[in-house]
Amino acid sequence: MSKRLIMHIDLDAFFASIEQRDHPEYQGRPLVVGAKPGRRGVVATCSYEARRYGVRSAMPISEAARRLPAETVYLRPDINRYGEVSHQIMSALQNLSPVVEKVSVDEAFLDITGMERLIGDAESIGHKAKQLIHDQVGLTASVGIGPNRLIAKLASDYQKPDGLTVVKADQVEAFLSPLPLTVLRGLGTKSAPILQRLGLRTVADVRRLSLLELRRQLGNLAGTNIYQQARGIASDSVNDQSTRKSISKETTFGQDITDPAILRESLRWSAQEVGYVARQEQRKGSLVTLKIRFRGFDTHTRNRRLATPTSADQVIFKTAWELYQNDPWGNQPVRLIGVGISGWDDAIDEEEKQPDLFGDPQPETDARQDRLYQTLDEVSGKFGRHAIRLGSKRANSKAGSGSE
DNA sequence: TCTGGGGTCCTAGGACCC
DNA sequence: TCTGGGGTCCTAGGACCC
Repeated sequence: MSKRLIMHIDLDAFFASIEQRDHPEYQGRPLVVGAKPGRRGVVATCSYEARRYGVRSAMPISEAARRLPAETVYLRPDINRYGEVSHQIMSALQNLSPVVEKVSVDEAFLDITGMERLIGDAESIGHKAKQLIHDQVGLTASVGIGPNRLIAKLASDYQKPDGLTVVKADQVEAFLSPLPLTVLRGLGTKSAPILQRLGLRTVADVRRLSLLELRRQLGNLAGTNIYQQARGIASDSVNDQSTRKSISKETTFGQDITDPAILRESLRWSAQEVGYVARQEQRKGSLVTLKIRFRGFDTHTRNRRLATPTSADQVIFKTAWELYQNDPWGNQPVRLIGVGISGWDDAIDEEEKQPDLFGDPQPETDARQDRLYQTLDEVSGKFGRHAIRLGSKRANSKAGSGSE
């Protein structure tokens, strides 16, 4: 069996750090990226200055605002900008190892097996990664190195920010034992309490349970998984090419909505976004899923399989709207509505992938708008870029993907 | 404290078939 | 007047992660 060496890289307070880097006046101040105070929403990421007040990712913005002082900076996420920085980082990491798995905008696994001969010991490789990132984008990252993904990930969490932790194979048990059991992947708000009610607190405690007992408590699959994780057993493969399986767009309203016309327009808008991304990625899906959330977080999904896979805004929208109308939801106030597609047909036929730019949908995203300008320029060279006035820019109301 | 958005994966029940 | 036993596919819900 080959011994692998896995590195996990986690950018420190990624969104907040980018904002502080780009706005020196924000440095040293509590800063929250996420919803605006007084509105619905949560903290996506906050600076370390804000964390000192107990504020965390996913905390409702109302509570964060209650805890934070007046000088706190609140910003809406600028996903496109963060995405660019992320891309720069991932590219830089490619110089270190060809096997880079991007887990999210601010996290990656690298397979660094065999690199010790080239660079030096694990610590040296970790420093090198941090240096690369700092040189490239001027941000700090926390790095963990271990014999598999679980250990690497927990190691990167061990010292933050700007940390570097190496856990060797013979140190795994000692490293894991004192950690709270909630560090294990898959023990969240429902299953962690099941084990805690049994008096378990640490990973070492979990290790005292038999496989049979863990399976009884958590189910066969989850039980087996936790049993293994508690012993440091986890995947050590790094997958540099993973394709996404669905594309979706959803909107939480500032206030619950009862007017069907608004729901319809929102769904149309979501469908346009989904269709646009699908076409950009040259994908067609045959499963359209409507998602709806009522007051009280009562959430439902409905889906329908199409005879022909699609990436057309109109088809996605019509299907979603029919799914909405098919169910007698009544006049319940709607908190969220959205749509997604999945079920790719894999084979993409080249002729069919033209964007449906000239349907009734208005351009909504900057990217879409740019694309539309670009296309119009191509189509007709005599129109200047500003000669044609297009739909209004989308309101600045899009929340971002959250992570730190 | 009243809970974003974009994802992945698992489970349970029913339909359907042999 | 009892109603097996798989296997597979589909749908909806939900846990979890970043």
